[in-house]
Amino acid sequence: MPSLPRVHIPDLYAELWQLLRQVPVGRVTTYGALARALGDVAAARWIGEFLRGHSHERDCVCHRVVRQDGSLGLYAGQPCEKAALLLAEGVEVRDDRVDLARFGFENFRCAKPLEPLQRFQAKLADRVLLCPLTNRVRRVGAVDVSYHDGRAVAAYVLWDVAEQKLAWSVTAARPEQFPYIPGYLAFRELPVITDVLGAARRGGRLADVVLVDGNGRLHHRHVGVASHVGVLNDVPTIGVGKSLLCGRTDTTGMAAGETRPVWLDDQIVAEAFRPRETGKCLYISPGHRVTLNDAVRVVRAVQSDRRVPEPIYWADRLSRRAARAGPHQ
DNA sequence: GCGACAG
DNA sequence: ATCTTGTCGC
Repeated sequence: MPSLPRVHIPDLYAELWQLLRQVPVGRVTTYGALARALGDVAAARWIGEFLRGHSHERDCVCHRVVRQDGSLGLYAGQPCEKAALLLAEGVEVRDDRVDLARFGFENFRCAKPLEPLQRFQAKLADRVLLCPLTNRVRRVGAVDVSYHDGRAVAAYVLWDVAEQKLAWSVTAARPEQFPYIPGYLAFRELPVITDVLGAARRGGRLADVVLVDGNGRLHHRHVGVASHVGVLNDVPTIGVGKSLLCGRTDTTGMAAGETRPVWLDDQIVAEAFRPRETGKCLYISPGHRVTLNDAVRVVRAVQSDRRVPEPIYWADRLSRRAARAGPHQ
């Protein structure tokens, strides 16, 4: 058995600042061009939101980033400032637009740090096991992560299926060190989730199967955060998403408790599940060492009158409470 | 207007 | 996920 693939999680914030410094005076680039330079256009929305929310450092050149259609886009400050700064650098702004054919810059020198992460996920996909659960499911675990003041706080809970009650829980915190980018959630949440699972294992509290707030096989490369957690910790996991990341399904006219297949790349990778008569579906997919049928069976076994499965509800509640309580008590 | 992206 | 005022319901 070859060793598990390992990965270095890059500092995308530092990489982004390095890219911004490469945009010359009198030129502009786009959110998408920066994202492609990082290795995936899926990062474009994060870049836009991050630049809107950041505080300008000395010699900040974030005003040199505009939208693909030439409109100026978001700015941390008065929107008119962005146009004024560009005009001062010789970039013509007419009707709040820049001509990208004349002023666009895209010739970045960058190591594309998201590409090694994609290759890591491709290797991980080969390690995912879709097999029936071996143990009878007596204890179902769940993990969730909340964020507050630059900290990521994970909670793990152990749910007793027969008693229908919380049996144990633990939390852990780390600095938030990777942004949310669709398809890359695992790199944001995996380190702190591994912390709580390690604590559970050491305490003999590892569940028969662990629910993860996010997807498993329901992912562009068939390895969502639940698959990462499962393979890298060698534990059965199930992905439970609250909205659809990718794939196609028809959820019209679903009754409470009904499921419908989710198709991706000509395969059924998940089931849409309607917990209640009204409201949104959940999307259940195998993470690791479970079948799709088992995954649905387990979620049904821990479903209550809430929208999300009971263990996930408590993991969410605990992680949020711990995050807002701060690093102290 | 469409597509639209877990947390 | 978090940001936040108001609103609805137990």
